[in-house]
Amino acid sequence: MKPTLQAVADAVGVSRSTVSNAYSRPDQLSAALRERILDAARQLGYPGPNPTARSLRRGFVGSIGVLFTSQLSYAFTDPFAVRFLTGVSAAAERHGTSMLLVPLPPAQTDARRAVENAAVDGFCVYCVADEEWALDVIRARGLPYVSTAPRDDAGADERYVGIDERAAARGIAAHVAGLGHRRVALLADAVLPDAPAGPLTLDGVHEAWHPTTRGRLTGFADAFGEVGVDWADLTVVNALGNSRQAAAAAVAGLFDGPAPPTAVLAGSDVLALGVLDALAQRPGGANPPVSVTGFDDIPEAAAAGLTTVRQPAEDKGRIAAELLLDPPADAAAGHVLLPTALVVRASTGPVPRS
Amino acid sequence: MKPTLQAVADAVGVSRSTVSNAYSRPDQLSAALRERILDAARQLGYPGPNPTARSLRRGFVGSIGVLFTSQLSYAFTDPFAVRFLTGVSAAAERHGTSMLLVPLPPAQTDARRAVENAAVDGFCVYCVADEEWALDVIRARGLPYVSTAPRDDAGADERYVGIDERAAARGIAAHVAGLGHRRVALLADAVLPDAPAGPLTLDGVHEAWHPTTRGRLTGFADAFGEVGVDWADLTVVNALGNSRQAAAAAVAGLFDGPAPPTAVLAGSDVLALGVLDALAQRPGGANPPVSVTGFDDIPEAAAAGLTTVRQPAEDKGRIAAELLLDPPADAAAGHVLLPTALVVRASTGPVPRS
DNA sequence: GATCCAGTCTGAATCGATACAGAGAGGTGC
DNA sequence: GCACCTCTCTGTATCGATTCAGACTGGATC
Repeated sequence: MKPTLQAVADAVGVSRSTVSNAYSRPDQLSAALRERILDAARQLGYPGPNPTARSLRRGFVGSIGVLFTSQLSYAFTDPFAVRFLTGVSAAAERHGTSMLLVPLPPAQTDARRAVENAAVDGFCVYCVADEEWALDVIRARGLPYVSTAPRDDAGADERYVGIDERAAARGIAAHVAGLGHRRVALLADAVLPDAPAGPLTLDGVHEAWHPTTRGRLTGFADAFGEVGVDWADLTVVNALGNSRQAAAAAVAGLFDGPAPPTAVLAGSDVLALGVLDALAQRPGGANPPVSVTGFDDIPEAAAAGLTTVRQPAEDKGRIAAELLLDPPADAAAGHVLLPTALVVRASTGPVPRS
Repeated sequence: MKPTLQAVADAVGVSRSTVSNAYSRPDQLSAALRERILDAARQLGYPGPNPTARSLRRGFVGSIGVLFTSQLSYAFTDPFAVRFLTGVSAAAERHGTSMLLVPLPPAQTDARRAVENAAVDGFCVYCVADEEWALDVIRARGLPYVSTAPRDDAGADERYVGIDERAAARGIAAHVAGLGHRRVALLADAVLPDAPAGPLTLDGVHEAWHPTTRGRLTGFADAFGEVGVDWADLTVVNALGNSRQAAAAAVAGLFDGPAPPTAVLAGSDVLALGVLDALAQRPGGANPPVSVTGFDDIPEAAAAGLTTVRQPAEDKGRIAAELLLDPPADAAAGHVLLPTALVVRASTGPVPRS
């Protein structure tokens, strides 16, 4: 049996409260006695108050949860997610708070259980697709949270940090449209819950599953609408996962028809890189050239010369955690929109004349 | 006040135990009653058993701690650490266990406190320099742990996963020696606790601070010893941190002397990339060419054409977590050495004849 | 009809601490 | 000399669950 606080109290001949105070409120006892107590504890091999018992009594834990709705192990392979985590950890560090990364089992019942069982004081929810259930559980637990995905029905008092997805998407699409592109494909991950990889028919943007995807597709459509390209003229392509492989698989065959797209606007850099991979693999290479854009501006984007939208990934994480750890008094300040920037590189160019 | 288990019991008119069983041991009550209880819970907005209270009573938490002795937010910027985490998370996922990332405050007293207060069932200790104190705390708490840094005084029953640092280092150094290099610099991070950046005088390898550094330097020295280059003839260079910038700063001026090194063996890829940065910055570029080697084989190494030692980063994390989560019955199986491979790329070449 | 058993449910003890009101000792001010 | 404080320390209630031995019920067994 490990020694408990009581054991130390007995050894020194004081009350439990006093030993507790020796650890948690040094000003409540004389320095001499405190020393005696800590010495005795050392002797007995008492490792300090049991964190769980302490949390129970105190009513808080000292750690925040980070929720990824995709697989946790996948998150670490996504450069954007890693930069987000970097930001969260910087804020956590400053506050002396730990981060609990909670893997969500595939079955929803189990996933709910996982969120219910997480010993944390609040959550940073990285990405909520239709995973409204997670927020429900968090709210039921009465825990604060900060979300990073736009939600249509977000309450005014709900803390959020993100970007203006639609405006940013519109900006990069306008760049592409300005280069003369009119036959365009829009590539996104998990556009519809169970759709196969490849071109897809969407009656409208509203059908898209993820709010983020919805925002970006809407922005793309805005820009092309302005130059006379209707929604129906745009090709929406679905990828099964946010990875280079998934993107490459999704656009396989896309350029083989009689009037292939001259540009592909991807919903993330990772997807865009996958498109570049696919183009490079084609017999004859990417000829005629296809313009490709990404989203996020991950480190690899620069090396690949990818035109993209830059968003401050680390800031997003840092601010999310800060919003959680010391909430602004003013509710309006809990809703943060970060700036974005269009980064033009070599992956976009004028429409080749054929 | 949030409803408690008791409140649900009262609402349904059953005992607390029964409600508890409804959640944790469904086989202990009739399905009908269980439904009634869960319904009532839903009505009352009871979010399920309080995780902290449950942990206290049950005696375990359901999460493992991951300890980085450097800054947590730094860990996310280190590709090797990220891959390690990927592996840990894959194992955690499979076990339905959460990961607690504990930032360690700079002051040692505070850092001890942080380890004492972490609510976890065990620790993966990523990197232990002289931070023996962390292991002391963990042992005092009676928690299991797996370490990934070689320790001179490791007990036989101590779980460990790593590589044969010395042999791997010797291998890559032999490659460099085989190319004819005799004037060689060895670059490592934090060779001595408070040493400045730049060349350093070490009486022997044993003085090096980190066990990992010690292992690698020893291997380097082994290989050069075999071709007649003594320890005293090797230049040890200290970097203030494991980053490209720190490496570049450390080797500034190294190539300005009359007999500059023709090769630099770095203790990590990140450092090696920094050396390449520094060489590229020199007026006239890297001329005559300097051979540079790294260690780890992070993704960026391939792009940079860096000769390095590949070690299975994700496996390291995965196995560490598995060793922790289901310990092998056989104590010897708790000590895992992973394979390494020499990866020769363009960054090493024969000594230029001047 | 007594015995035994499986299936349900209950009650008390327990996990390991913290909070808070208050007791007692010793010192100050007037 | 008395009221009043401050400084230390104690005792009890409490945080919110789980555990385990046992009570009760209704049916099957012999």
